[in-house]
Amino acid sequence: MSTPKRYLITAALPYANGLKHIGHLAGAYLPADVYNRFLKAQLKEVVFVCGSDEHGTAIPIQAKKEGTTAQAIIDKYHPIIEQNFRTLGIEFDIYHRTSSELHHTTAQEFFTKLHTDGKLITKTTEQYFDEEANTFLADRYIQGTCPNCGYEHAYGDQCEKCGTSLSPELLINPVSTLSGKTPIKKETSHWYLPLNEHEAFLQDWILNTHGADWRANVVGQCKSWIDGGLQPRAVTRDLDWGVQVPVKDAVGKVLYVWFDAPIGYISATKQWALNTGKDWQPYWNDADTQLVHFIGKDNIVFHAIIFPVMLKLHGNILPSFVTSNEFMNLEGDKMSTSRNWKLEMEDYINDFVNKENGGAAMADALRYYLTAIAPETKDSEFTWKGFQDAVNNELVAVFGNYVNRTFVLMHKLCKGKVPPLHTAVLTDADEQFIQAIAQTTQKVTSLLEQFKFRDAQFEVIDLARKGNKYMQEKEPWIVAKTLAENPAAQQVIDNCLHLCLQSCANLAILINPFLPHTAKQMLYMMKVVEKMLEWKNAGTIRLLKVGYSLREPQLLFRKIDDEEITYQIQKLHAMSEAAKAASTPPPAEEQAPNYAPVKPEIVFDDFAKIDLRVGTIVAAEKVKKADKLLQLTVDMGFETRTIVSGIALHFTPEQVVGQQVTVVTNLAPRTMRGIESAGMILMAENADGTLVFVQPAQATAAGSTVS
RNA sequence: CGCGAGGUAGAGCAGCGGUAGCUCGUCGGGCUCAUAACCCGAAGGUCAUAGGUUCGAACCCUAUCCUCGCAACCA
Repeated sequence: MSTPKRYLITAALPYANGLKHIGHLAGAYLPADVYNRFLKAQLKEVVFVCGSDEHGTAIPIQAKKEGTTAQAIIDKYHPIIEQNFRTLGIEFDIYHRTSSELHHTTAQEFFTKLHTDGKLITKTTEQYFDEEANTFLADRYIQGTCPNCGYEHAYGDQCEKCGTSLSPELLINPVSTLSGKTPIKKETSHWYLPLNEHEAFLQDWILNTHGADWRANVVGQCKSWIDGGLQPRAVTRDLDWGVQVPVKDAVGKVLYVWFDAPIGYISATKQWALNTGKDWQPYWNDADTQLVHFIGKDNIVFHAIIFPVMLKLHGNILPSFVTSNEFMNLEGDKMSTSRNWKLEMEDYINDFVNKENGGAAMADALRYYLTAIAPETKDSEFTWKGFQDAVNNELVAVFGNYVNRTFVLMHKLCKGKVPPLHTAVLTDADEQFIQAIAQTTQKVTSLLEQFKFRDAQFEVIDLARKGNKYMQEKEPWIVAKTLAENPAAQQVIDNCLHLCLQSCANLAILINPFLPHTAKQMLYMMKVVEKMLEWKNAGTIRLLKVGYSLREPQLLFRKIDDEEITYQIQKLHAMSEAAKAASTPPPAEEQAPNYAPVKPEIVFDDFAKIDLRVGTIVAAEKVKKADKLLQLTVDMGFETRTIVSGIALHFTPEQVVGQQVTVVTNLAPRTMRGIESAGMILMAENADGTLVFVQPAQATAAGSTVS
């Protein structure tokens, strides 16, 4: 492909009904930001747009539940989300919002053009209507009995019990979840986008044109959809929240959120143009523009199938790349808003960036880890231990330390100035290191052009690794000891530090798209201006002037302590617990306490068979791939044994260590999740399901019998 | 059910027809300029399972199992 004249980068519009978590960040916004910075460093003409998606049924429903207005909800989240992005260094050229006047008119114009060109079809159907709430009901807001399994609280789109896909008409005794009343059927007509008419185009465009240069997950997903046959898709709905359908009789109808949201990229571009005095038109109409979408895998169909059809019908350019990541899990489980199993950007910012020992360096630390584990080809997993390891052993130990020792040595052995390069005494090691700098630049450039962010970032760190190795082999601190009898050795020292310093300057350029704050701090240390970060400067060793005096080094990153990650893991579990408690309302007060029936009578000998003893938990860890299990190491006095206990939802490992417990010592061993459990811990269970240890009232020797 | 993506050393991943590789962790040694950092070396894998194609398969084909997505919230 020839070099495009300009680039337009989009990152999926975040839905403004709540805070966004690091999965969102890693999936779309961070890679988009890296790509944007990479292109900007090459002085390309590029615009990076994003904004809040503020329509759809979920927001007004949420407003109703919270006793507020839809407007209040989006006004609350829009600025926070934008600020979170900014704090983490996501540098949008514009962060727009779909509730803006400009967006409404843009989306309406878009619809009108398709409508008047006869590209849309209309259909009349009967839909459920809630008379009390005076609204048509989305599938999700209708409950009824599942025709398949008889479950009484199946939703209009799916039965959660048996998993069957449903449509509202199939439900027996449908009930509106808004009013609790039985909805009536009411006729309504809507506009549809006849995707089926564009199958041939999509087939050719995706499979033939982009079959090779798009990621497998995107192509595969699209192929699946196309092969399955495309259906006309409704582009309007009956709702009072959203972009009004610009047709005379279309009262109470708005554009369906999936139709209006991607148009948000266009309106954002227009707003950017207004703000900067530029022209937005070429970005959407000129074939010399490269349009790149960054999204998560749930969004593939909208960006690779539906939106391209819309753009084609409207006469716009098509995306050159639709780059989708898979999902990022967190500590062994999917991230979930409803279960509160997530790390929000806001939380990370409060706990790390806004702390005294944090700052933008901690924003870069998160960026580093998220890129290092980016789910580019398959789902990946964020763990706090992994975060700590990556920061401490790679960022701090390899990159930060290399820069630091280079500067310290330069101050000690070269009087704080960039030493000259004595070409007459260059060694093979010197030459190889010079080459490595050039090669790394090429590799990083090529990988970024292919959207391989993880590999690209690795190459940058790897150059620091090579630098460490180079320095170790040259050992200028040893050479310095021979200066008294051999003053010419200073040339060897000069060459080493000259190259190390030049490599640091290169590192600043190459790390800049990934860790922009770090790059700036390095500029400060080198006393050079931001212009040095231009990508074309990378790969050479002529970045720092000989004789130029540089500042004292500052540490680029700090280490993450064990306590910090322990705290985060505990917090994660606590938040999740709180969400669980909130979603399962405690049994109603008026209900009689529900005591378990008393079991049949036994004789003393039956009881005597059970060997109960006091043990002390000396170690505990969560069993992988099991929500409820903790693997406990229990000191029984006469021996230490492993017991797997289903208490992980109630206690963190840290909470149980040191606890004395009552153990059924002679229970037959049982293997759970591959771990043999030798015994059982006695727990008392409250009516609300919370668990309490059955333990001696005073500390008792481990191994004491209980009878 | 179906379709898509994935299942490779303790962890995270690369390789996608020709002697199993990288980072981290572990173990051993070296160095000391550096944020108890750095360098060197070692151990560790029947490449999900079972068949097949091939001179040769982690890689291609077939079947099966598991995870995630399409399909609440949701990148």
